[in-house]
Amino acid sequence: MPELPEVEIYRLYLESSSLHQPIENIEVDDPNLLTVPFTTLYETLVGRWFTGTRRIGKNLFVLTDGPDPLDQPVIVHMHFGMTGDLAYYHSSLDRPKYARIVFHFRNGFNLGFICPRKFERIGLIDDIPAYLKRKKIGKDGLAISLSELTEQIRRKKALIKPVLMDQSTVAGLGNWIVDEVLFQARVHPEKRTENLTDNEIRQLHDAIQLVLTTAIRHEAQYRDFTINFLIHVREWDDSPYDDVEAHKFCPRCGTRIAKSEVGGRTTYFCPNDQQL
DNA sequence: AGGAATGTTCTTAT
DNA sequence: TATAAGAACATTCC
Repeated sequence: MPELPEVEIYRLYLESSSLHQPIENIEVDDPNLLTVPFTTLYETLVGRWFTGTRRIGKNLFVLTDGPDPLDQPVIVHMHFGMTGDLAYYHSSLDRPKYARIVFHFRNGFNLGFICPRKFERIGLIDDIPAYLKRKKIGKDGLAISLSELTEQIRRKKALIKPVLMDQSTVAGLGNWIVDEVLFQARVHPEKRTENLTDNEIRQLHDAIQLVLTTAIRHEAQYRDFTINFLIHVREWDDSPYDDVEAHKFCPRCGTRIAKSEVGGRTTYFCPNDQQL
């Protein structure tokens, strides 16, 4: 899933492949994937080129420049939903499946925005801070301080799992990362925020940093995480341990990992290490 | 009333 | 075919 670590990898990929090449054409299979009209996207971007990137949480912003000076900045916003990806390729023979939006560059290469499930979006904005405010997107998971996280959690009265999934609390955590963070911090996913101690919030903050930096270090290749991560009990695509009984138990205490639903999302946790 | 919490829906490959 | 997901939107709560 494209949560913060994956989007960071995509950002670096775009930076190293797609900058400073004028856009000659843009192909869009389904206009519903755009948050602006196709003609606006096309007329605004053709002739311009990408100059750099920014990432806040799961959001990727691509800065652009162009031949004619414009009054306002033109920034491409990308959100990868649950299955989004990027692919830079040359020959149309190499065009990946589900590359439903394609930027064709003057040098003959293409950047494909891959969206198998159509939960992904591309749009145009001119001001990143204004966009973040409008969408209520909080501090990035890698940048948030302990006091900022504490302040955010203290102002909410709900179960900790949905609170951490909420992008206004901290930006970039999705379903599996929140489970992993709660597991590493030994906090039950259904613990109410009112009942969290300052120390537990500190553990959550530490765990967020640990999980995010680990995932980025391994370029979001889950199989490379050490065995003390909960990720290995999940049934993600291509998991080498999928359905292997030996990996359905807590790597710390050996208790069978529980599977439930919290906040409408599938949740895994250790009933022994994470108690209410 | 109204902001916050909680629930539903969209979408489609596997 | 039942399932999974992020976020927008809808509804309920206090």
